[in-house]
Amino acid sequence: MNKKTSALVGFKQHNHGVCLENAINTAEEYCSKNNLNLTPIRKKVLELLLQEHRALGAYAILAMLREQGFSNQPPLAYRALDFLVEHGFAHKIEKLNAFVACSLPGANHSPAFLICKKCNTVAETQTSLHNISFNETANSTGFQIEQTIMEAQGICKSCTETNQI
Amino acid sequence: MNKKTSALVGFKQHNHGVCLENAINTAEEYCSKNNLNLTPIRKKVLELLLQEHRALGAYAILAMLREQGFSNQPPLAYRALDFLVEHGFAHKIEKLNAFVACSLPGANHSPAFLICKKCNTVAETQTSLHNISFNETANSTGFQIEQTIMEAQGICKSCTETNQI
DNA sequence: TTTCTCCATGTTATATTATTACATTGAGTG
DNA sequence: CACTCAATGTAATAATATAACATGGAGAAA
Repeated sequence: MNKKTSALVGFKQHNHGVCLENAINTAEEYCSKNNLNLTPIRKKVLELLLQEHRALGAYAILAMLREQGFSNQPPLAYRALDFLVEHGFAHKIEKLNAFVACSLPGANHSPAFLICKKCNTVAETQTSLHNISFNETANSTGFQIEQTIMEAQGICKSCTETNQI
Repeated sequence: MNKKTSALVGFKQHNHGVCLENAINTAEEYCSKNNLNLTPIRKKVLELLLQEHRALGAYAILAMLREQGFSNQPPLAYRALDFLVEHGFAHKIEKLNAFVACSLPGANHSPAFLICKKCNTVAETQTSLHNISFNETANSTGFQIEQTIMEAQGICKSCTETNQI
């Protein structure tokens, strides 16, 4: 894991096993501190998202859950995802109607996402600057922002390069 | 229509009839110049979006088309919307799975939207600043942005005020 | 004119995403 | 013990979107 250029995650090499373990541990600690119930289903869904490291649709998750012996009804997946999104462990990518694990859990953040059209990888970035000016524009007109969605679609470096070969 | 503070449209008072007529005229001119076919269905859908001045789902539009004597099959609405979005006459609001007329047609722009949770009005703004920094972040990692989605949900001025009364 | 081509539309069917509603379970509490 | 409440189980259905193929009609090519 490269800590120095930490704004961007997802198109970088990293030790995936460690990454997953860290994230799960962080989530468990956060939940026990905040009196949240990281039940087996919720934990499993978070693990699945962390393992895939790309956006997964609710029904893709549901299928994986079924393979793990869980029931096959949509609410199973949606409820777990709702929990994860509500508490910041995952995000919904609106453009894809799909979900990704949060790369920067715990922080009270307004993430932005880079979605590669080719490999479908989703990278999460922070939005400090953009949001400030967006918020200013909004606030100057009396609009009170509660949630901001920022998603960019395009081609990631790796896909651009492999395409040129 | 207030031209001075032109960055934001949608939570302002304006002469709606004129606004609609202008937008339709602009679209017609643009289409004839660019050899595009603004067919009756496409024009009607654009008119519906302009009239409502808020985000409409494809099936809401479909219902309105039916009332106007058109057929009732989903592709009817989706095709017209695809055309309008592709050529910049309308935008899809991903968060709502719904569509709005473009407030600034013709411009080759990256819009941002303010979505009021209460009255469901959608205001379109320009994104100059935000996008620059977002693009820089992306480009510095080799990601090539093709399309950017920016949507903020919250409460508009008018709804905040009426709520306080 | 006739045929060809292409775009737009008509139509049927189905895929994908998401929610509602109600039943059941099980841990912790009074 | 029985009450409560959150979580899960389950069935049904709503809402959004697309695939696939047929039809029609305008303009170009023959």
